[in-house]
Amino acid sequence: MAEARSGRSATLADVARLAGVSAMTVSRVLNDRGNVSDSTRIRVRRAIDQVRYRPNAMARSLVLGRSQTIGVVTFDTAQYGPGSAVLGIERAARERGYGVTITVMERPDHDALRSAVLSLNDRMVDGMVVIAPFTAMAGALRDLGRGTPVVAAEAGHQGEVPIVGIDQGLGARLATRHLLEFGHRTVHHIAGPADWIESRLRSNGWRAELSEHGVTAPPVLDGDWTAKSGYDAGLRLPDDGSVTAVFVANDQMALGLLHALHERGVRVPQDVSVVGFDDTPESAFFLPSLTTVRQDFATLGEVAVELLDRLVTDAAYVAEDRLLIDPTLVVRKSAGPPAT
Amino acid sequence: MAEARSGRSATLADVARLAGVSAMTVSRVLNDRGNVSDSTRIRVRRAIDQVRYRPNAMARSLVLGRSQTIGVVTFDTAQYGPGSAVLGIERAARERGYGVTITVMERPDHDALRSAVLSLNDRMVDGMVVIAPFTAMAGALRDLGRGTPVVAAEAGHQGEVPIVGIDQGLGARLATRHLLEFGHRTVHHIAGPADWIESRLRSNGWRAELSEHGVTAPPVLDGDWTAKSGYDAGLRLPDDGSVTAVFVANDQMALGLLHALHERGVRVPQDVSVVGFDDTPESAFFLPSLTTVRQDFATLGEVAVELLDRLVTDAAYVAEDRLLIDPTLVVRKSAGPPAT
DNA sequence: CGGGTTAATGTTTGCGATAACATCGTTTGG
DNA sequence: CCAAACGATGTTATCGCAAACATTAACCCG
Repeated sequence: MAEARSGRSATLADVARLAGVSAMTVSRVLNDRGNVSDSTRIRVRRAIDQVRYRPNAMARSLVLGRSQTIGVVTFDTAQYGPGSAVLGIERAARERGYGVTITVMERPDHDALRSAVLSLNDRMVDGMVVIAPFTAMAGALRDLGRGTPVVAAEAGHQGEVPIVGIDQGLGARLATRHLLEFGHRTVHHIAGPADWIESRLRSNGWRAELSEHGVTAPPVLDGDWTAKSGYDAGLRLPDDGSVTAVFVANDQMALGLLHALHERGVRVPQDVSVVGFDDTPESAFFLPSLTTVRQDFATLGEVAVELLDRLVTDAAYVAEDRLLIDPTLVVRKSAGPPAT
Repeated sequence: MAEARSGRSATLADVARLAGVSAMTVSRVLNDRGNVSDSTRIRVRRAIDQVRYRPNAMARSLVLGRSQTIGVVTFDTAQYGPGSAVLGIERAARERGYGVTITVMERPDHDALRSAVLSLNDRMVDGMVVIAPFTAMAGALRDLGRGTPVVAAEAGHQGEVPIVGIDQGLGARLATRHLLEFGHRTVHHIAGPADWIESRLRSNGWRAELSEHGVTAPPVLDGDWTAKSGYDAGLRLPDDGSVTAVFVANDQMALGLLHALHERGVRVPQDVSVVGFDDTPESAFFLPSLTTVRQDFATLGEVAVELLDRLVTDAAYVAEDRLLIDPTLVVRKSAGPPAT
């Protein structure tokens, strides 16, 4: 109807023509650069509304060299953490006026990260948040970060790019300490996959806490984050009463463990105490409800984007190497004192 | 080093200069348009590698009017379904050479959808997948879809835009039938929030199946997808033995229900049978493991993107109104025959 | 009252790429 | 053997916007 050129949407020039001014003046009105008289400003505004003008983000990006878009690199997983983090990032980004383009790595290796980063760069993202918590990717970011600011979320390798994360070691210690304070002689541990940084950090925290209490860490049981692997570990647990407390590296594996223990007739928490990690929305309703470590992924996303925004805006800004958010222990019913 | 202009990355012109040809020729090499001699093609290729040239997606979009990007509109939730669907969409999109920009609606209303769609349009997305399963948004898409192809995923309103979804009604019927076949006289139902299309479809399927078996549907218990609401519903369930089978509209609420029943000393499946919906990765490890309806979100994403791609590529293509994927029943241990 | 400042607006140019057209030398066929 | 056709390349214009510079008119003050 009011559009100047049928079909395609209105451009600056269309608005300018309609308002009887130059395109530049319209641009000034749009971007609130001063030096536009009230009368023309109003006229231009009216023309903008009339043709339902919307600025073309691509054209703007091209000329400004900034796209008001940040890229998120993550990986393919049904895990609770990364998914929640992406939501947190998107929200924080949107609040700051950024769009979000995501790229999912098929495999967690150098090449996948490389191509993800390159493709985001082609799209002129202003910065990137990389969720890539794999030991295998050490060094991968250092080479790629050139030019575009990058923040690693959740975990990353010291010294490559700024890291925003939740203090995994602290979380593991909280969980372990909680169990020890109940009077358990030792705490067993079902770990995540060895090639995840977070697995290592959690295991290390667990080990450190034990050692501070003067107990040597028992052998670790290996898991892969899935409930199935927690279940399997549960079946492998010795049933000679030597295991009275288990710190499980995530809630899904904890669920599997609970299932296995139930099948074996082991009562939780009377016979064995269990503490998980993540505090997924479901864990309060496990049987029994799960004592676990809460990670606030929404805040994580917020902090990551805030930092990234600063890096984008202020080229001179030097970020801290590492920004850690404290997790908290959520006490429910799966952990208690050992049977005497 | 080899870059022509320090700092910024190389452009077509840089490559052209280095190879001693015009920019146009480089463009032809890049896009495999014929009419380039082998010798210059090789020379150009070498120059491209030498300066590590990467085409600027923005500039290309601007001139072509296509961005090789699709937009995904979803909403803020820790739900299993939408998250998995986004992953499926991203993967399918990437395989077809599209980038993915996501926008999360803060609230599920007209305005939020409108602004999400507009902002994606500003970024010149070639098409959009909208995951917006709310009854409140009826009609919202019809107005917005102008110009850019839109596909609704998971659920949507008949007649607005093509819908790709999983057959919720069928899923509900499978679950209900499974329970009836065990010999339960009736099947109770914990529903999702009333303003979700999927809630309604699942409830309708349940009701239809019951009615086909000549039983009148008992009153519905209301939930909101969360485990907590399933738990609450479980507490409200009459304990006079009149309830022997419950079809719960998703797995999280089913978990809450299991928890409540356990607390009340009601055995599953001996006293009460439970069937869920979704088949989240955890549900196999609930206590007891959950019989549920599996939705394949990866396939959903794939189908949605495939359709969208066709719509983008072929303007004349007229899509089917509705493309439904069949869910399947996953039989585990939470449902069985009623006590006699 | 006139030169200089300032405010309001216009013009030109370029971001990086491709379409459309132009050019030139080389085949090819009658 | 020459005109038409073709293959390989270059030139120009354009996508939509904003920075940089240019222009005009109004205003200020000594």
